[in-house]
Amino acid sequence: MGMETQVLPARLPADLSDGVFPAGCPSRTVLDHITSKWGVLILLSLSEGEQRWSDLRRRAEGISEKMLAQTLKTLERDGLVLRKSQPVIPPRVDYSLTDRGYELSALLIPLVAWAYNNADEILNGER
Amino acid sequence: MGMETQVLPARLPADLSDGVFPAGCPSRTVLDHITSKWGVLILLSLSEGEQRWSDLRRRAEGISEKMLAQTLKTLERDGLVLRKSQPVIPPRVDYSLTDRGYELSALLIPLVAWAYNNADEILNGER
DNA sequence: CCCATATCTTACTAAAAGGTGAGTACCTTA
DNA sequence: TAAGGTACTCACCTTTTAGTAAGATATGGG
Repeated sequence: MGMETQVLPARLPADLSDGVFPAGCPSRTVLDHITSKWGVLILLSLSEGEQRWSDLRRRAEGISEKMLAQTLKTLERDGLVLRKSQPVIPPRVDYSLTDRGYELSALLIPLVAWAYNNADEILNGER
Repeated sequence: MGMETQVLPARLPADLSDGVFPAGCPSRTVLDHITSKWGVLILLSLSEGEQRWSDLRRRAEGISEKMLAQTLKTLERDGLVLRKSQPVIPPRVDYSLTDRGYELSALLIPLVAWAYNNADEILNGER
């Protein structure tokens, strides 16, 4: 898992393509969670495999502990991230993606890769 | 354009897969632009073809004029959206995606479709 | 003369997001 | 004895983001 390639639709589902999203639509909430600044970074980081709190802190460079905790909680509640804590001292907690989280990260990766590849041109105003 | 399917990588580019993004990385800025709440909706709406200001206002339900203006400006500066204004009264301005914008929307569409399809399960806490 | 139209801009305010620093618990190492 | 590691939470404050409401514009129609 994480190794395959995917074939993806280039159009929106039919029921979205007219008025686009209604304002109170649940998918807007979900979209906000999964496209949040730190959410994306955590999901991407975890797409490389299980990681501990301190790993994530380091890899999502610049994140504060508060935001890390908050983001992980949201992702866990959404069933995208799995939290396994061992009752040892010092504490040990491992975070990983659920199946649903992997599904999502597979869609996020091309997006992020594209942003990475196009960032300089975009910000320098090059056509 | 907009009709093809694409084959996408399931892993991050090699130079991203270690420390994930450095904090000041330009791709973070770009990512913030393209994953912004209203940015996504505008890009999706325009993926269906050229539209006027008032169309976009209606289709991105809930957006204020202020945010519409601001979002369009950012997307235009980033070379994702093209603005064609005709000097008539009342004014007429058509917005459309650039080639780069289409490239991006092709990546956004599967993500949004996924969010749409999974929203209820996610928010109801169903596995 | 005044209103409607379409595309914005601006000033003010409210809400959301995020940073900082402290505190907790307990064991290990120096 | 003291410091350090690990994974947090909490309270407080600042910064950023977004909403609201008003105004600018220029013209044709009643």
